Amino acid sequence: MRPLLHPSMDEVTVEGLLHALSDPVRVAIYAEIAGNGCGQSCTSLAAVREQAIPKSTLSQHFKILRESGLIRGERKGVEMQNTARCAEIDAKFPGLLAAVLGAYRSQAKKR
Amino acid sequence: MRPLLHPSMDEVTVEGLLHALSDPVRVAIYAEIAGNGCGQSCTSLAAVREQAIPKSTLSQHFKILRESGLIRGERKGVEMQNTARCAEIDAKFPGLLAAVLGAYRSQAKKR
DNA sequence: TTCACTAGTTCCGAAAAAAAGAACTATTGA
DNA sequence: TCAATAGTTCTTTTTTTCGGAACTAGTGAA
Repeated sequence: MRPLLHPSMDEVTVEGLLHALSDPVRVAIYAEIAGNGCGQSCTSLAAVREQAIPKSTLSQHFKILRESGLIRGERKGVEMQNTARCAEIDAKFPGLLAAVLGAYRSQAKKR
Repeated sequence: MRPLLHPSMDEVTVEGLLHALSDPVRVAIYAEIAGNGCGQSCTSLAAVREQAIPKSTLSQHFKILRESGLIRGERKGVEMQNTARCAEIDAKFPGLLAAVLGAYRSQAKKR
């Protein structure tokens, strides 16, 4: 099992971030990880597993989130701890994540 | 030739917008159409044609931008006039487009 | 009119990306 | 050492995207 890949901030692109967040499952995951006000909470795959998405697919989604730079994943015993890299990204693209999360949450509320 | 499709604002989703903007060619096109401060300038396919992208591909890109709700396309004689639907989208998702365009432009500057 | 020209769309096959089942790996705790 | 759990990787299938070729629509001559 090869170690997880995390880009440095200068490898992070707007396109990559938007692509990672352009999938309904992935924004939902990211919104949960980022928590309120971009604080750093953590989640495992199980946390999203209500929706009956195969775990291989979920694993790929997490990979895309990691490799876009949005989250950092660390093995914590048998499970995974994911934290949002909000501060770093906000330093590079101020306001971007807040705007996306705000829009996503306002939309999610209306359903 | 079937008429161009434009979603109403309640068909517009965050995911759709992000997907449309997650492609390098499409953000570039959109940034140009949106112009400074989201004013409404116009563009034809030709305006982006420097990059040797086949016109069938460009046509698809414009279609995705239209159908996500980002732009409105109207035939103006022999060519196309595209305008950004900034105001409408900003009413629905305040600050989203400004943040994305801001991030994109700051990134584009550094190359 | 008819013809040529320009701008863009549509069709269709090829290439690339995403989804998901099955097998595998790593860690923990009997 | 063995079973259980969480997640990854492999491989096949399905979906999207790309791009060439043919088509359409509008314009401006002859």
